[in-house]
Amino acid sequence: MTSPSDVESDLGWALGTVMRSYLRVADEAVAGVPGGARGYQVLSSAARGDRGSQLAMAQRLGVDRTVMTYLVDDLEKAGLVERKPDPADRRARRVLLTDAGRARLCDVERRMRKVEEHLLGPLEPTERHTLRTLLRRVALASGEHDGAACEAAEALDRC
Amino acid sequence: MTSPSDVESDLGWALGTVMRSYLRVADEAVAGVPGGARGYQVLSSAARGDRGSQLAMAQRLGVDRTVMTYLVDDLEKAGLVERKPDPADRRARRVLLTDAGRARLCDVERRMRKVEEHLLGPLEPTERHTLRTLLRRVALASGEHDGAACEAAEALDRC
DNA sequence: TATTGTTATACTCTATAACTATA
DNA sequence: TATAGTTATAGAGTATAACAATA
Repeated sequence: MTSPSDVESDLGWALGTVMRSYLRVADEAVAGVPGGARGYQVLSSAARGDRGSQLAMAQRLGVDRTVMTYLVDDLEKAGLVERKPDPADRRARRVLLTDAGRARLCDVERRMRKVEEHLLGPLEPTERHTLRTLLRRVALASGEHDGAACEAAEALDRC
Repeated sequence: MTSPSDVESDLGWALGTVMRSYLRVADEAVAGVPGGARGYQVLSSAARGDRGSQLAMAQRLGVDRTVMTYLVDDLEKAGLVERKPDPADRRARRVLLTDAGRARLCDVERRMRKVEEHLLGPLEPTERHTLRTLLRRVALASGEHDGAACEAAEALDRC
């Protein structure tokens, strides 16, 4: 009589539910890393020092640059990263892992893999890989263009 | 030398990025519905009146019951839903769609489908279906047991 | 003039606890 | 005594704007 679609077939509901579960278990796995799951992502990003500036990291992680300042502040206080001025652009600062940071990241990554596999537990191994791959492709595509919202708005106008 | 895994192969990064993209485009699609994407989910949930109480809806949507009060308040002020006392348990209140709410939901659902397909644009039709199905299965499983965090903690202790 | 990073301020969102009415 | 819903308060998180240094 009403709508044929259930909330539970809604992409937004599934995304939100899985995201909350992920954050719940991830916060356990990163226990102690300042900034929680996001602090971990900063560490992981900093592990590839070539990626560089705080701004670039902030954009890829989807946080404001002011938030990135706080995150790096706390990670630096914990002795996990250090800021080094970029010789090529002295406005920018490169965020580099310390030895302690590298060791910590290695440990957390191991725990994260366990936790992620547990989250994907209801799926078969090949299905887990498929989900990771498909999600990654959607994420990479939506990151490419800032105008995702604009394009969606256009799509709406056309309907 | 450091970690072999890139941030972009990280499940958390992909989930967060897709989630943000979804919220960005969904907020456009639900334009006007109080509570944004979450208000839409409440409407969608209320469309199946049999699901019932505010508390049940709050738990399935992953929000606090106090937040649900505000959400339903705003939807009721907008004339999209109405609260009816549950005859079987007079403590509980059923959230029912008004005629205006039903019409609005129908419209928003149509826009949502467009927006979701646009979000999943980089995937082939069969892949989109696969992603939806896999995400839904993970979501349903993680919703079944509250003790997801506990089990993950156990998994960590074992490593 | 535009951009990176920082800081301070204000705002929004969320969690906590206290209260009521029912069970 | 326990639960559904509401309300008020406090806290965390976030966005905004202004600033300094550099391009």
